[in-house]
Parts: sequence; C-alpha cells; structure tokens
Amino acid sequence: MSSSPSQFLDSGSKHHSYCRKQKSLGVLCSNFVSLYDRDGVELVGLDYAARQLGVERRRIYDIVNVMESVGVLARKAKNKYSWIGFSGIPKALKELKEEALRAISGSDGPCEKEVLEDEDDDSEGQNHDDGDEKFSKMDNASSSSGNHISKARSATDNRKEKSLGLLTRNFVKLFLTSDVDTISLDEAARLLLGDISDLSNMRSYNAAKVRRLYDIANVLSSMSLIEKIQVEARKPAFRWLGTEGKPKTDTVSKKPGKAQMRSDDLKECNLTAQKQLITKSGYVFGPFCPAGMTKVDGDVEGKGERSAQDWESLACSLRPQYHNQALNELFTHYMEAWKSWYSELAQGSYNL
DNA sequence: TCGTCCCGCCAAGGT
DNA sequence: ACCTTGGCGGGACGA
Repeated sequence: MSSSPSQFLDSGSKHHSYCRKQKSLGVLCSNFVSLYDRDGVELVGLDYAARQLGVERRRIYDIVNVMESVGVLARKAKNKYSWIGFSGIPKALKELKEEALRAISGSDGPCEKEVLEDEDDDSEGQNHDDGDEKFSKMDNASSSSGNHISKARSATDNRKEKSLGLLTRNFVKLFLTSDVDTISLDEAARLLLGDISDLSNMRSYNAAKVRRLYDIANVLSSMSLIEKIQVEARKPAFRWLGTEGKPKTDTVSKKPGKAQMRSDDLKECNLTAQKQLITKSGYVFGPFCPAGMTKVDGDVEGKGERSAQDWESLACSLRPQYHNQALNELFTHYMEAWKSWYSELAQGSYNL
C-alpha cells in the first residue's frame, strides 16, 4: 500500500539505500504541511495524502491526530479532515488552556479528568500527581489513581485515554499552564504517565508513552510549536515556542515573544528567508514542492494550483532553516530533488 | 551503549 | 463482513 512512489520521498531515493531520517514523522509532517497549507485547500483526504507523501496511511493518522489536537485540522468524516491551517492554532491553544485551568481550579470537584469529549465522562479520576506544583495538574486520563474506583472503565475509555490526540493535548497543556517553557522528557513522561499503581508494569508503560512523546514532539516541532533542546547530556527537553514561534500573518517581524527569541540554534534561523515564505495562514514553512501541487487530483485537495514558476522561484530563493538539524539536511536533499523534478517539468509535461 | 522512533501487527470501532 | 482508526512495542538506526 505504501508502494506508490512518493514524490516527496522517493524522488531521490532510487539511487541509494534506505535512510531513516527521510521517514521521520517530523519530515512527513513538513511534507504534509507543504501539501496542504496553501490557498484554496479545504479538505484533506487521508488516502490522497498517504499517496502523495508515499507513506502508509497509518503514518498519516499519527500526524493528523496531533494536528487535530492543536487545531490545524478538524475531522469531518471518515477519511476526511478539513484543513483549518495554522490560523486555527491560537484558538485551539486558548481552549486547551481554559480547559486545563478549569481542571486546575477544580471548579467541580476534584481535578477534572481529561475530557473524553464525546464521552460521558463517567468517572471522577482525581489526579494525584505528586508534587510538581509548577505544572498544572494534568488530567491524567488514565491515572485513575484510585485504582479502586474506576477500575473497570470501559475498553473504549481506556483506549481513548491513551490516544495520541489526548496525549498531545495533555502535553501541550503542560506548557500552557505552567510557568516554565521548557520541560524535560523525563518530566513530561512522568507528568503524563498514567497508572503508577502497578510498578511492575510501569517501566514498559512509561517506555511506551515516551515513544509516543517522541512522535508528538516530532510533529509539534515540525510545526514550530515546540523545539527539542538538550538540557544536559542524555536529558532532552522540549521548549515551548507556541504561536510566537512562528510569525503570524501580520506580525512577521514584530517583537518576538519569549519563545521566539530563543538563543543559539534559533539564532541560526534564517528569518529573512522565512519572511518570504509566509503562507496564507501566516505560517512559515519549507518550500518542499509537493508533488501534485500543479495537478489537482479530483480529490478535494488543493485547489490551489500555483504556477510552477512561483514554486521554482521560491525554491530557488529560499532556504529556510529548521530548528531540527535533520530537517535542515533533508531540505538540502529536497532541493536537489526539486531541481531535478522541475527540470523534468520544464522539459516536458509532467503528469502526475 | 542507549536514546530515538520507524514500522506494521492486530484489535477496537465504524459502516 | 469489511473497512478505518490507532494503540502498541519490537527492533533498527544513529549519535
């Protein structure tokens, strides 16, 4: 199923072996964004996306889930999402924050447990996250500290509690409600960790969650909502950039917020180039040329056909820097791919 | 060595 | 019954 040639990933892979980096969720997310973040795009078809990006559908779910959690996408129907774009992030974050604050204030009882929206929220999982006052109480979906109380939660709840989307929201809430903008992986894992009651399983459970955290972090950082930093050896952490991590439509070069002016690595960031690549939503991203951009598959997606020239000039003149070095390197690769693709296009008809 | 995280199995949920 | 969704963790990759 993933055999369809990916214009994104395979363009240059014919000659060499497998490269793990090319397959990363972060890169995939970037490509996904490139594919959809343009004028006229309203619907996102999972199949189409998977085909275009040359990945199996399963990967699309991962991306879509975290993107939906931060308001970039909204599920419309089976296989269909509507593209809201980065402009939807502020609102989503606001809601998340309110939700989290409400939980903290515990307006109604103990700590409100995670909203299993569409669910009748049957139990009153109070959470017991021991002592991290600097972080708000996270609604530990699965916490159910009172291993006695809701022991027998429905399988559905159970499943939802562990969803990538929920984990993403909780992860984001950590930042939104705490007074720090950096959280170590350890901390995040611990705070988002569910059931601590069973120590025997804790290790593997935690490990599994950490894996998800990596997934989430990759997607979020590829959207510049967070960035991964290294506090100390072997102690990765995530820094919150939020909506300030990227310029908004009309505030491209406005005064940076706390997060925007991150030091070192970000300093590297080529803001000049970024300014030139503002999408309709004001988001800045790498000009990976999404195959299919010139051709609008009958499938809803991208009515935004834009002249190849536009893209070419973008590709030639811009060279955005990613916080993620891997992305940076990869970008170089894509530039090559782009060039060859474009020359092919220039020569003859390039039919997708 | 060990942090990172791809990959795909397979179960739950939906139609 | 078949399809979609997505949890999950083995194990490969890379620093």
